[in-house]
Amino acid sequence: MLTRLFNDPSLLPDVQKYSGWADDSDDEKIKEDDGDTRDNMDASSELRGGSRTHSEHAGEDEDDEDEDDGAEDDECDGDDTEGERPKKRGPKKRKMTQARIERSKMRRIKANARERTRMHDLNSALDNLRKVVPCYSKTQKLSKIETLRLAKNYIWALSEILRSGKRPDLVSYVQTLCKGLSQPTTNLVAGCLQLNSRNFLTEQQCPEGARYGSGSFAMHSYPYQCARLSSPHCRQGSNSHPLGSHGYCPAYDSAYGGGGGSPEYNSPEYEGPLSPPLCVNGNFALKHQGAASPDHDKAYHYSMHYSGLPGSRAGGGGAHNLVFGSSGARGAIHSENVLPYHDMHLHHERAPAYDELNAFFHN
DNA sequence: TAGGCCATCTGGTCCT
DNA sequence: AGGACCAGATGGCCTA
Repeated sequence: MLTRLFNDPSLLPDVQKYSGWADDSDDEKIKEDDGDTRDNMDASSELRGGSRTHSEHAGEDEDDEDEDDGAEDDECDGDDTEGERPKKRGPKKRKMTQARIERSKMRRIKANARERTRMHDLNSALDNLRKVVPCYSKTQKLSKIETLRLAKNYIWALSEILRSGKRPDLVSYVQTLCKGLSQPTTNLVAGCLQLNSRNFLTEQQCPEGARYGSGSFAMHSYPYQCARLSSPHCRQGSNSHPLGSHGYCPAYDSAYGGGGGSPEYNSPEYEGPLSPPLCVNGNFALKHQGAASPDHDKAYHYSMHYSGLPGSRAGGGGAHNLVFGSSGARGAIHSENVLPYHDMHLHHERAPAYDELNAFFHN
């Protein structure tokens, strides 16, 4: 554990601090280093008087002093006068020698470093999660809680697809994804998924929207952008999308041959592989699709996937898509969405992928 | 300026 | 005993 600590470059200042402590450097040096290494934090918080006082006189007493200053161990406020006053209950409190204070500080600092590392690990895992849920953006990161909520909804949505073996319509899909999300996140997700959030909200408020669907997922045809579709390869090409900046969907372009890049929608790049390619059929498979692969379009139509190798896909590369097949529900979408839908729809008609998927499901 | 989000510190508890 | 995990506290940053 400590080894990991020392191997972590982000903790280098702490490591240096530790080395200083290892040779019994004085408190002044410690405090100096402390202040330098703490980003935006109260430099003295680690050695704060209040909390230190508390710990020094409470929990740390038991494990702190195990050796030679036994005489001091017996010293507790008033404890030394056995006959005169009733003995205090509870653990005996030990006098804090300088050595014990030093060790206590050392232990606390090490614990802090571990905790920092732990939280960094947690955050990086969360970052990875951000990249595999829909609407990944480096610049506009989802908050932690929103990431978890969206991930939960996403898993649920995919499970529903697996369970039903049916294509969901985009509206239902977005509604599912956005369940419990904040308004800004809902807008973001809806925008990422090519659905004007206003329309989406209208759908949400109007149960009639459900008439386009059957159950939680109806049969519609919308491609939607999933995580990391904002990668540069998705911005290649020249087609300008009729949707606004929020509505621009690299998935659409890359999947349907356009690859147009709305300059307003220059989402940050996705860098590098993160997790195994995920297919809608639930299998994790490494996909290295050649640019001219005949299965290319098919894969876009019914698989949620991305290549771990940037640029390994024609017109796209690292993005991962899930594109549903076609059917009605146009009425639920406002005019600004009609065109892209139309294009997608037509495109989808050329791709029998979903039938194959259904065949797979019904085997 | 309030509120949301975040990083960090801290002490307690549990586990190995 | 030491580490992992957790939750509360605190303060900074950002945005509406």
